Amino acid sequence: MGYSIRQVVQLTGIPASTLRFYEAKGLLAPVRRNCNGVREYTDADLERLGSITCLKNTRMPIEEIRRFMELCGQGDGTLQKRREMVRAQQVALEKRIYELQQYKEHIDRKLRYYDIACASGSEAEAKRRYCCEKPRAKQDTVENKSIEIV
Amino acid sequence: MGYSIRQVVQLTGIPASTLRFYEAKGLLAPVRRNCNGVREYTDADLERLGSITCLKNTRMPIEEIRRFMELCGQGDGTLQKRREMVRAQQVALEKRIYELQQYKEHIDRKLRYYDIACASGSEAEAKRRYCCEKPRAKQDTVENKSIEIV
DNA sequence: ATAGACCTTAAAGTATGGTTTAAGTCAAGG
DNA sequence: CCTTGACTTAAACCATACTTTAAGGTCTAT
Repeated sequence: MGYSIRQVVQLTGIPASTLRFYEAKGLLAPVRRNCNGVREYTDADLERLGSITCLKNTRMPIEEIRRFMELCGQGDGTLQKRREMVRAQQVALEKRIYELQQYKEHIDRKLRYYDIACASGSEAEAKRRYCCEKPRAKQDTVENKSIEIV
Repeated sequence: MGYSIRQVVQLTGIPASTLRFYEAKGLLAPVRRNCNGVREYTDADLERLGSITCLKNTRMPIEEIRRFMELCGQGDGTLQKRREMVRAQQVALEKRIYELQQYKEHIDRKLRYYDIACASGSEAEAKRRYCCEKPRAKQDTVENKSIEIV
């Protein structure tokens, strides 16, 4: 009998308005309807929603997700193209994870700085102590004029 | 003498329109001007732009970045609050990196599936082979009716 | 048979994060 | 002197990804 939109909301956490929006935009192929025009989602629809969530959360724009799903509906002739899209997404995601790990180091350093500042009650004190730890950039002068964490 | 907006664009890769936008929104404190009203950025401004970029790219909304930068301008009385904000951002970032790693596994699986499909020239064939590799969800039936990768 | 819950649609509205435009100021070079 | 190029502002505009609204259909219980 399929899943009602209510059930899909509960199973996926995606709001009903968004489910309709995805279908209208072609991310999800037209969902089967009962005799009253009410949607009945299948297991395959749920799987596709899982893929949409994955691609969306890894920053694929919805227009590109739409193109991918369109290719999925066109049979084996589009396998190569689909493989390329997935590969590109994998590369982009690896790059993004690496980037975030770099930003994490920045945040970690900021937190250590604030730990020192809070412990000593003074940012000026933290800056004095912090210059022993911070990795130095080329333009840092002898006078430490650019030591500034914010 | 400070850096012209042109130089800051070159140094940071941030467009001039965005630099002005950040300043207008209070992410960056009012930049010093020369006698003609032209902006002259300091090294401290560049450091703050680095922090803004970091926070922005780790998904802090600009309104929250603004509040953080505001606290930064209010002296040692706000150290505790600032530490908390940085700590919250660290936690959110760790969670995000973990999430992306999960999504990466999804994408990696998808790619292996398409590798098999492309090699055999048929998605049906890939589905047959793939069910040996895919981690099974609870609702998967004996008939594999929900094996669907997209 | 009437209320209330739950579904439908198309269209308008919203939030975020900028970018573009129009109109003007200023300094330097020909 | 006048053009060129780089800067300034405020305000309008844009893209993305939804969300909300308004108007209406259908099922169920009282």
